[in-house]
Amino acid sequence: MICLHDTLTREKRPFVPANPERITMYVCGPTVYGRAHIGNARPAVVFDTLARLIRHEFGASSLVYARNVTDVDDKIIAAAEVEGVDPSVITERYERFYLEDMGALGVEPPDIAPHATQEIASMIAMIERLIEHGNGYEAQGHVLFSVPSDPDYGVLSKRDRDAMIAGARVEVAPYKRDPADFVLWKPSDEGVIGWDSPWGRGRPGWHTECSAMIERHLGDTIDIHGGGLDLIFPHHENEIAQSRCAHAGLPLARFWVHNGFVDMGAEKMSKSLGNIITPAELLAQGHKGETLRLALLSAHYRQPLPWTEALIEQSKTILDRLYRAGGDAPAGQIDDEVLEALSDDLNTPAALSRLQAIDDAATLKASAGLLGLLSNTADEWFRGGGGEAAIEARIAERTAAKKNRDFVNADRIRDELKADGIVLEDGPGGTTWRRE
RNA sequence: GGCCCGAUGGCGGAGUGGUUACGCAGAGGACUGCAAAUCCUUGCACGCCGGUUCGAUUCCGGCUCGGGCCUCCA
Repeated sequence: MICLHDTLTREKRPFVPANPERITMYVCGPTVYGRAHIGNARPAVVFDTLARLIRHEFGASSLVYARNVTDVDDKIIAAAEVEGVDPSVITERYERFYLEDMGALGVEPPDIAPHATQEIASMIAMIERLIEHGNGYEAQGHVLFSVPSDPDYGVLSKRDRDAMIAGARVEVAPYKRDPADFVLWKPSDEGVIGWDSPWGRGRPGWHTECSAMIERHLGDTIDIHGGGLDLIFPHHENEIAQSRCAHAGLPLARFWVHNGFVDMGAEKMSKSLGNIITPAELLAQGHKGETLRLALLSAHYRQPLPWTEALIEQSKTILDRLYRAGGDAPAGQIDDEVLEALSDDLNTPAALSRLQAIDDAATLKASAGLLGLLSNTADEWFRGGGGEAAIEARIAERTAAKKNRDFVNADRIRDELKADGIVLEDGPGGTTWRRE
């Protein structure tokens, strides 16, 4: 029995899918205008882990997991202008990078990856329906969602319309009937990416795409909608409003799951604060993707995660130990306590703790696999990378020196290898080596 | 200003109305030619003030501090 915390009700409750043979999960994916940072990677890893758990619990083919790619957006347009290229050059490049980076973290591709630019027709259809129902209106080439037309607006973020207006820090656009109204469709100037629509040439607003893609690929009401904490308002609030109004009051999602931030110091990591660090950089420094994955899972997904060098080192140490204990074992049964921890609102810290106490190698291998860990053999983890023959030759040299009790030379060879990042370990069966 | 969330040992981080996980780092020991790895042992905490209770780190209220959202944001 999996239990999940639902942001809508702010409580943890049993996850009972509407249809256990077709469980639907949608997670807000990247806007592809720049390289993903570690904070962006957290939801990818968290929901990848949740997907693994659901598949284990309900069957490999039980889950339909969709993660969108936002490939039309003002930031993309701006980036394309800076480089003097078509927006598709930007979006294709950064989507490729995104998949590479997430792949390195052991994130499996979702079942469906809808692209906003490929879904314009369904967005237009949904906007038309909203206008018909009196939830949307056209004004100066824009189409806006009428927040006052939806009495339930604000349920997810727990704020009422007046509070939002009182706290508004942006000047209200003159074409809005109500200050809280948000854009469903906006006009595109000459030379800017756009599509023909009943309201002229334009492009969809930020929130429209998710609602339309969910409807088309997954249905009116999905089981799980995920994303980062910062998407609760306005993005998910607006999605809820659009979808509910377009679907005669049916709820958009049965569970809303939000992950906390990765912090740098006391603040969240974000591009606008300029305090980002990317998986690509860390990988280039020689850290392994699996180390970063374990680091991202070391705190509960709803808690903030302080990102430090020490966290990476600790994660590496833990993985080294896990690999020694079970890296080469065949996958056996999954440990009950690991499963129990993960089933309790994805308590990965507790699962990780339990992992380190498992005696049986095969059980360890399988249980770690549920978290997307221990995906290599111990040999791949500790060694590999070329130059093995030369290293073996040096070790043979040292073994000969040791046999003659020439410890000065034996230690010199060991120190020289150590300087190259090769650590030797003398055991009863001879000397083994690993890369630091 | 409004609305949310959090505060656990040197660090990371679960959890619980009463014996306070676990990991990393540290200390001691075993093993080793010396190391490394491994194993054993070990010190260290529940922001402050009230309340409820036989008993609170855990529940309630207040306070302080920190963070988030209200604008693009995972």
